[in-house]
Amino acid sequence: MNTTVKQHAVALLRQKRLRVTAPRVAVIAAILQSDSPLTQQQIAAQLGDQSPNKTTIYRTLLSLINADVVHRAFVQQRQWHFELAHHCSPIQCHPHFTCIRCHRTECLHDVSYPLVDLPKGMTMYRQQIRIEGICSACSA
Amino acid sequence: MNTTVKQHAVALLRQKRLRVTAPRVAVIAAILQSDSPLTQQQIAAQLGDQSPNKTTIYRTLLSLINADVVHRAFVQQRQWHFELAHHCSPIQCHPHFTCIRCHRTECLHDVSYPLVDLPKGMTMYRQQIRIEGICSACSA
DNA sequence: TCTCTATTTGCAACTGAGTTGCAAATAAAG
DNA sequence: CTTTATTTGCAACTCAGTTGCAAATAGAGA
Repeated sequence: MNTTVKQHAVALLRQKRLRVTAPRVAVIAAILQSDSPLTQQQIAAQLGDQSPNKTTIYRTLLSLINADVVHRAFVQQRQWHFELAHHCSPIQCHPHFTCIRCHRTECLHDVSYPLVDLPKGMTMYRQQIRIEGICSACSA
Repeated sequence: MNTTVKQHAVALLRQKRLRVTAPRVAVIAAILQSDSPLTQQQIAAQLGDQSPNKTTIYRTLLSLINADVVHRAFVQQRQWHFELAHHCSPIQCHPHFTCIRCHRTECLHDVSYPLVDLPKGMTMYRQQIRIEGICSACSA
């Protein structure tokens, strides 16, 4: 595992005043190194035999979500996919594009779009956009 | 159960050339009468002792989704919530607003929203918007 | 209207991601 | 180094969703 990535993970934990433990560093590092949201299983798979117990991954993700380090991005095949929150504004994350052919999901970091104009009385905490379609690789 | 609603359900099935069966009519009627997306459990609950078996509801929803009569709107507490597709344009459904206090979800039928401008090569099939916040009742 | 067949239904059993309780391990404050 | 609140691993559980199969049935054709 990349040392710089680990240091980044440790810094994130310190910043949020969470205890720095090996499982937490590993989970954050796994997510940091992925360019698309990961399931708990995928995190475990990426960490291989170094992986913490699945319950630990589960609870680590809960802590990280609670501290706003990680977001639940979307559900696919009954599994939540997690990603770092560091690219998201307080109320809006980037859209996620899922290809219905190859089932891969991409984060659209570079597209812009407005916030929905909510009816009077409602307060927005977060807006998420999910897109399904055919990715460029699959439409070739 | 309202006769008009049943007739509407039968018409929907005929239009899609699906067999008209009691369970299908009941499931569609339940969804038609609700103003927000329902889970399989909620559909069963609304139909009471008239309710078909849960497997039948499950498979009925699959058929209806396949025929584009129904959409999976969103997941909450590990349960899919289903709604009729008849208010949706081919590629965009209305946004869904979920209150993080009372956990109720409202359909925002009346807000307009542009489609995200996808990177070259990607084709959009559907865009969904999900909003979390505080509803007007809870912010009072 | 009756017959026939592909489709649909109900039941029972299974699946697996997520979730919980608890005792052992440990981060970090003092 | 000591102490304690927090975190971890294990094992067991939950339950929405899913599957296989035999019985029931919608609706096409005679």
